[in-house]
Amino acid sequence: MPDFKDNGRTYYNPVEYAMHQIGGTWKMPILWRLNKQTMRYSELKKYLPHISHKMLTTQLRELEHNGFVTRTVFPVVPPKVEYTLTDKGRRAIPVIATIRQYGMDLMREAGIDPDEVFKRKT
Amino acid sequence: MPDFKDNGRTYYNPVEYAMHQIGGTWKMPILWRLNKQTMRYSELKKYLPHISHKMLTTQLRELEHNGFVTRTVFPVVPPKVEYTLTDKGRRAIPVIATIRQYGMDLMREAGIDPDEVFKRKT
DNA sequence: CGGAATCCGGGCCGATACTG
DNA sequence: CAGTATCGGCCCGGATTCCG
Repeated sequence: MPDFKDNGRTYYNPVEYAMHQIGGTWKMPILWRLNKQTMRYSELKKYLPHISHKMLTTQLRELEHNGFVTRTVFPVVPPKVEYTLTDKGRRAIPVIATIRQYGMDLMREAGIDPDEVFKRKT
Repeated sequence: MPDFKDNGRTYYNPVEYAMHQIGGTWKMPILWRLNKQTMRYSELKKYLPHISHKMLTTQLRELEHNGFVTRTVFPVVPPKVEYTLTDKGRRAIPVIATIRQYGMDLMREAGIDPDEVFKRKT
């Protein structure tokens, strides 16, 4: 496939284009979690304990910029901000589900039982 | 999901685990191309013009190490090395096809026609 | 032809501190 | 509570060189 441009950046195939929008370590876990329910910043942070404050903010900005989530600010003190999946964000969910399922298949091949890991509390 | 380890590395969810093996800029394009046919190093390089010599080598090493491709060396001069998808590699193809399809959907949403891009020669 | 080693620049990303 | 700014380490990845 020849290359094409979007937003000033050059891409060489559709996989690269998709991965640039929902790839990286954090975007899919964030979208996956927001699909379960709308959440405010601190809730999201609680469910993703290993992401840093800066990274969560940055990733949410990019997801918002690319139209995957909406950001709702409530004018109260202390601040309250909620993040919700858009239609575009919801369309990414089946793809993430596929990758997730594949990841669990790979775990089994490697001798790791996903069900067992899910059951653990720590 | 709690965390789990594989090969000394810690992962926090199946998506991260899958992406560590077939993610990055180049692994999926390489697997996708090898699924069409077994190819030697220089052929692969020709089809992925933008990857550097070093990157193609390292990515192939990692794919081999993780069991996605086999490396066959022919004892001739000049050297000839062929890369072939393993069964595990072939199992990744449907996942890549899904992401690829999704990438093309995103392109259309962004006003880019994939068919048009495919048709172009330069 | 295919690969390894080296050098090195840029950007990703974490830690910390400060703001409203 | 949520976000911004700054600093700095580390590693990804390109360019180059050398090898069988």
